[in-house]
Amino acid sequence: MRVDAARNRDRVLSAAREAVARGDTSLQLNELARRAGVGVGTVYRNFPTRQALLEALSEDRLLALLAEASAALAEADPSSGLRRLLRAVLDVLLADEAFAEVLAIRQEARSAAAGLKTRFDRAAEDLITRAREAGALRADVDAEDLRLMVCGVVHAARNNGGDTDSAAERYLAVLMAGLRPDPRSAVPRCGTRSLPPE
Amino acid sequence: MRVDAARNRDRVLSAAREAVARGDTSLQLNELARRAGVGVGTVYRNFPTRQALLEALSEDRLLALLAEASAALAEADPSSGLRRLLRAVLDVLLADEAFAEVLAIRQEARSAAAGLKTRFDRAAEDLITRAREAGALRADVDAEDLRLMVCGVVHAARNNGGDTDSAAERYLAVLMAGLRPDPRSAVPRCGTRSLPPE
Amino acid sequence: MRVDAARNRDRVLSAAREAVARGDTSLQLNELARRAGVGVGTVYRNFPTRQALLEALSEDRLLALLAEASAALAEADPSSGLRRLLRAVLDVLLADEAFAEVLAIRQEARSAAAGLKTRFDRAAEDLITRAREAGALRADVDAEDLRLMVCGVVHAARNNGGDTDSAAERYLAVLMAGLRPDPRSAVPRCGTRSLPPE
Amino acid sequence: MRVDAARNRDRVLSAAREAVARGDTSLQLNELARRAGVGVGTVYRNFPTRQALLEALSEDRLLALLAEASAALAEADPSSGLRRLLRAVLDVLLADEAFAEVLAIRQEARSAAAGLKTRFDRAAEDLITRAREAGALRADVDAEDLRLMVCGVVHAARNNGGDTDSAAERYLAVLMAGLRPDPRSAVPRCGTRSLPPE
DNA sequence: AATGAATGAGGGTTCATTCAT
DNA sequence: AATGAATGAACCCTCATTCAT
Repeated sequence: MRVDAARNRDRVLSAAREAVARGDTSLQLNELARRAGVGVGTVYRNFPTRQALLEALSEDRLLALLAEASAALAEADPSSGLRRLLRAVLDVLLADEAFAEVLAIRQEARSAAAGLKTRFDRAAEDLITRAREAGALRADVDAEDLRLMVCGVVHAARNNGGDTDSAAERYLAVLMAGLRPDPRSAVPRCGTRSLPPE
Repeated sequence: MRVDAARNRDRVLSAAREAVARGDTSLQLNELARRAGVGVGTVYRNFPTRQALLEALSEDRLLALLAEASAALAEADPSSGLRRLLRAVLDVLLADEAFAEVLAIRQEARSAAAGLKTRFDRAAEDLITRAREAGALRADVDAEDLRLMVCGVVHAARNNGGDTDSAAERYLAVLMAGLRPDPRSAVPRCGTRSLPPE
Repeated sequence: MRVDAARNRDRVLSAAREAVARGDTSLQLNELARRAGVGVGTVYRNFPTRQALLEALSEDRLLALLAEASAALAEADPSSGLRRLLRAVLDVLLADEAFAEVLAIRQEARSAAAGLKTRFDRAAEDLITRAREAGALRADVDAEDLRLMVCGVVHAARNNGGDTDSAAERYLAVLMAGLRPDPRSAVPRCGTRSLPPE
Repeated sequence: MRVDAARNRDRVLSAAREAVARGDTSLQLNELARRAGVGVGTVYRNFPTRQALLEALSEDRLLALLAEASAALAEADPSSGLRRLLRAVLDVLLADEAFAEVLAIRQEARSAAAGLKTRFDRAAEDLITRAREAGALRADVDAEDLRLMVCGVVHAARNNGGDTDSAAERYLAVLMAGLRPDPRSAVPRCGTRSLPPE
């Protein structure tokens, strides 16, 4: 019966993913149960709240982002590693509207997703430190800030009248540019960073 | 009875403002009527939909922002004018959570608020053009982009675990920095501000 | 000011007639006021209830039917006179959906329309008596019965899936045929009535 | 839980029948829920619309009428079979005011009641054909016409100031008489019933 | 008189959540 | 465990009628 239970859980998750892909972010547990061909009670047993469901949906995404963070850390250029990660976050958010709720909002519960998010922030913090030390990142932002600002970018892009993706592209470019340390306030060092590499 | 009607309308608006100030952005017309000490019908007469109410609430804000835009245009320095306007938008958004819905979301109806928003965008466009010509603004953003990005900043700041205002401060700084034309792609000119100091 | 009042009353009546002609039988006093370009209060002053309005609308119709009754009485053939009247009632009912409410429903108020309806029934009674004496009408129907049966015919015809008018035509034919005295129960007299005149 | 559900459904139906018997045809789902001692949601689950409830209420009636139609078809005399069916329809309509809405009004949905109604019409059509071939029924009416005309009879009888039942009796007699083929247009045959006795 | 804003009962419908089976 | 019927609070909205101006 353990197998059955797992299959039911998966059905619900599939139905939820499908709904999100369709752009329906409401994730009403009743409706979901119907679509999943499962009783409401089953949905509730597995995901007591909409938030719990959201977080379950997010685990894959968060794991993928963690992998991205590792890959980014493996890159030689700190700046490009950071850029890579931001873009990865953006892409996931664009692909999954519901994920923003998890990525942006303060978790209360001690949940798997909350743990993953923390791990992600830690990984990002490593990238951040490295980029900052390389003079490629302003000093006043931390991992949470970056995460939220990307969410902000997506939020803005989604409200754009035209193409969401291209708007997101531009807004991310602005964000990245804005993350460079202010050249005016910088203490000049050898190999001024705001100039392109020879 | 014009006087009475106006008083009732104002009561509803007051109740709505109070709710928004309390952080209740739901603006349920029934509840509002109760709070305003007014029949439901009265609310519906004045504001047929939540959207209409939102827009009515926004008119003051939009007028204030229009004034700010004028003042910003009067400033000698294009860059500082633009900065001033962005900060003004941010402040209004921070003070009025509901206003973000009007500022961010595409209006459909031919409403007073929609008109004001268009006028605001036009005023911002003037600032933008001027700033761009002065080499203080990247080429790939327009008034809508700016508006939305500030909304994004507020969105991000609100989700920040710490102090919303200080987060907003930092995110706005990042945005502004990001709006400068990319120094790497810039054609160097005499006295260009965006070059690092010698 | 008497003139103004009358004009207002007429405006309301016109709006009501127009609504009925459009097939909108609800006659909501609010909506009517709006269409008539008149305050709700004015409508209420003239027509305290929907019923009152209905009756006012009916007066013309009832007068026309009274005239028809006179004309029918003037016809030489009692049977054809009766037929003529039934058809006239049917035509009015088909043209004016709201009129059925007045013609079918028991009036309580001492109203002009109630009076006219009574007068109409009296006129019809004359026709009925004459037709009955001529052996052209069964004995067990009176003026109210006839009135109601024509209403029934219209009611049935309106629910017909096809063409209302042609259904009404057929149903009226059935009604008329059914009104002839039962030949089987009749006491044979010279000049059997159920045979066509030579 | 099937048992429980069925019990609740029945409670609602009972409450509805009681209301109809009381003469309250409005069948407001809220009110019904209260009377049935059941949540509103339960009513909505079982009968999403007033129409659905009406149809559910009608199924018994329609089944009974179908049985009547069979019995009528079993009668030797086509004329008396038809008479029997019309009377049965009349009796049901007199006993159940709400049923008229189902019997008279064009169904849109593919519902059980619609199906039964169609079956009833078909059964009636058999009777009609037989009666027509026996020279006992005029040619220009079909099953729908009959059904609607009986509805018309009830409609008329209900508006009668006196006793509804006796009015219905008379109106049905008129209807039945009217359904005989017109003797004047008939081709005389040996032993034709519709000729007056010598 | 006329106006039309105000009223608020009334009715409709949804959906998160519980719980009997 | 799973089911899915039941619940009913919570919203939404309309419209007949009143009444201050």
